Amino acid sequence: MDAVFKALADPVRRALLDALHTRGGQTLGELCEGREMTRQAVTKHLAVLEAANLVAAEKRGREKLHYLNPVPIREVADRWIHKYERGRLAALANFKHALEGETDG
Amino acid sequence: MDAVFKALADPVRRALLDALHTRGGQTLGELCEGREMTRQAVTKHLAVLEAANLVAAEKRGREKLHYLNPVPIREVADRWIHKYERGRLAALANFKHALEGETDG
DNA sequence: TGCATAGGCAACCTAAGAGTTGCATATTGA
DNA sequence: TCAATATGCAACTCTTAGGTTGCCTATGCA
Repeated sequence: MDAVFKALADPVRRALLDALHTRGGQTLGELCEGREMTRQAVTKHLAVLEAANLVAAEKRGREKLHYLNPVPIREVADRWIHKYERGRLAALANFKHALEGETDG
Repeated sequence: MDAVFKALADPVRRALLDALHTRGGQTLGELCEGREMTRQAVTKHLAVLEAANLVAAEKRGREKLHYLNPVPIREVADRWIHKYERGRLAALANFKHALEGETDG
């Protein structure tokens, strides 16, 4: 779970996930297009995404095809974010109360 | 949005959010209890959370009370995660296909 | 007033992250 | 076989993030 949060922390990596969400099976070269960094930098970002199991790659000949794995994002939503949805309104009321300078133990 | 992802990337900060989700209005001292780091380290983490607007603080006397703001987490879910929910099954099929060694441009 | 408590600020250290350069490997195709 | 293409690996730089120590400020209270 920590690896997923860490992987999502970088905007370049989120953009890579976007690209693979738009079209799966892209090669490293394709994923490098339009990014102002070297191929090696992109390779490292993809390695982080693979380590977090957000992306899987498959070699075909001399190319490497990349695919998005939507499962870990789902799990983050289910196991973490939804916890904050429960009791969200109470927290929000609490929060607003505080902003108004009230003290409400 | 980037600030929120960055803030969520650290397990200590997620634990702080958990603590404030369990009970709002905790002081800095309370939030330090049980964590194996100095008060100043916790202060820095809370500053990151405040910068991301995930936490708001209010001074009462010599104490500082902290409150969780559930809104940014909601926004991440709505604007980002849900995008991956749409077309999730298609992506998953694509992904599994790749894992099985199929090539499917 | 005097002291304990709660927290703030700034300098510093260290390690990890993001990116680069340079070179090596492995396909593809003529 | 030879050159071009696609990617991999390793060492290096630079910045930032996480944490510490030391000291200062402000409030509470006897």
